[in-house]
Amino acid sequence: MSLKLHNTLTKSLEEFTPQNDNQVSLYTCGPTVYNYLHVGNWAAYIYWDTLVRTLIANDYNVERVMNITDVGHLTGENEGDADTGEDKMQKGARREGKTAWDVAEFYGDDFLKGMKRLNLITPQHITKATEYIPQQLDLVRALKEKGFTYQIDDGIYFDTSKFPTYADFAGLDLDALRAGARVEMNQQKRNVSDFALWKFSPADEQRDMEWETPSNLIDNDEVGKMGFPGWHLECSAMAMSILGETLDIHTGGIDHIPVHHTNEIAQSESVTGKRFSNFWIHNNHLKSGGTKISKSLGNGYTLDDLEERGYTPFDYRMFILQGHYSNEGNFTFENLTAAKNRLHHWRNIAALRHQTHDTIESDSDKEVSLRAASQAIIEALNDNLNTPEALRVIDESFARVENQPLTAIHQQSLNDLLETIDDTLGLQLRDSTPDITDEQKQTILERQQARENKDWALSDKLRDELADEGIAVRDTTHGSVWEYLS
RNA sequence: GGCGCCUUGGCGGAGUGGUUACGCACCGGUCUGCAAAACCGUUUACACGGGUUCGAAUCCCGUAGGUGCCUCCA
Repeated sequence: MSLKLHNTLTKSLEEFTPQNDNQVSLYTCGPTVYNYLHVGNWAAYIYWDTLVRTLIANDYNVERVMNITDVGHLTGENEGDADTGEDKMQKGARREGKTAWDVAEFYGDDFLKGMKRLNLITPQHITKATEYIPQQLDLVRALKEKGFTYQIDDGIYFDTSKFPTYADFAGLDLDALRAGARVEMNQQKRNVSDFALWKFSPADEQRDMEWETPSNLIDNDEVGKMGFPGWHLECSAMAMSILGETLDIHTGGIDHIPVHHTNEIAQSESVTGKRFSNFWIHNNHLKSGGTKISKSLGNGYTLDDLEERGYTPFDYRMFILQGHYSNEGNFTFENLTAAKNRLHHWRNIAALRHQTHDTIESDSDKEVSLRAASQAIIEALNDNLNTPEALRVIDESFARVENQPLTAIHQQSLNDLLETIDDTLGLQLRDSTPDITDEQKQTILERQQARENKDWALSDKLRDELADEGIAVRDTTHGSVWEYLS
């Protein structure tokens, strides 16, 4: 069995092999915590959670770092705002009348809570950019000593012309970029693609977040000059200081290919002389209502928005799993409802593990099908995280269960299959489907008795009682089966 | 202006040359004391125009539509 992943570095499907045996180092670009995350943001974390779970299913030990960007990510002109070039954190602070530190803490906590709500595995290292300032300054210093930097009025920049393969990762055409520039770039920059490693605080503005620039980084030895890190620098510094100079896998959004990740590669490899990451995996963007998610359209729903409309985070997780990470998805409530219904159906299959009926003969065909499904799920995921195929496998095997009471041996196979599903897809099918109470079981027996006596009034009354407790009962040729009401 | 991606049935969504994946929805049927569920079945497909091939949703060219990133900063 082998895991294949699409590597942006080579633009091809490659067999994944880590540097060391069964140890995998993984870096995920985390959120900038200046607002709530919306469905599009969350999609990426669900995709990467699936990656982690797939690696684990392949017996790899995963050491994962995910950053939380709490400083230095500047707004661009596509944000729909007039004021561009401002630190997103400062902007959030102004909006809410708080300090940038408060904003970072509030939304950072909300992000971590959201990860739990979606049942995303917590990375071993969740790093805040503001807690890795010394490491970032070390990186700037190393780059400066090797001659890759230059200083201008507003900061210390990386000279991309000194990294000959700069354009390769994203297939950039730098001449075209230059020619296509409609707005004049900062005249002091040497190349259009040069980017700030360390920005100096503006003279006319008091920033909430700033640090003293070490004098040995400044050309004119200006003591006490305050500044803050560039966004790209943060990721390289945090990734390398924890995971080493070469990562096995680096993940992120497709939007990061031409700039953020290109810059990470340039600055990291300029310092180490080694490849920064062997695998780069990028997720496509989710649309909402057929268009890009944007604040002005109000289509960037949060987890709270979904819950207010009666959808759980797991309904959403199922929705995301129905698509492939490399394709554009389209979020609509109609599609979310389809996922919700599918999940509800699955939960009622899961509930069958609590119910046995000894009069049914063991069906070895069914048995084999359930056992093979676990393997087939992992094979689907190993094929570049093909979650739609994994879901198909599950539907196929669930259909074999025929939604009837199981014999004990099927019960065990079903439980094994559910374990695989929960481990790889994180749907918590077992945790969300507890057994009914002894009283409820007794009620079902009484109802069966009433039916045998053709006491329909009593039978219906007991059925209503159970319905009030969220339990439905249906009658099959093999007896009564209970399930959860939606 | 530069670079890229996409176009499969009502809605999603797999599928890289040769048995209408699958899910959700809809309709019909079976079963049932009733109901629900389940099961069975039907109906809607591969944007358009060419080409390659015995054979294309799948490969090539073109057209149309959609969409993303960049274009100060990042």
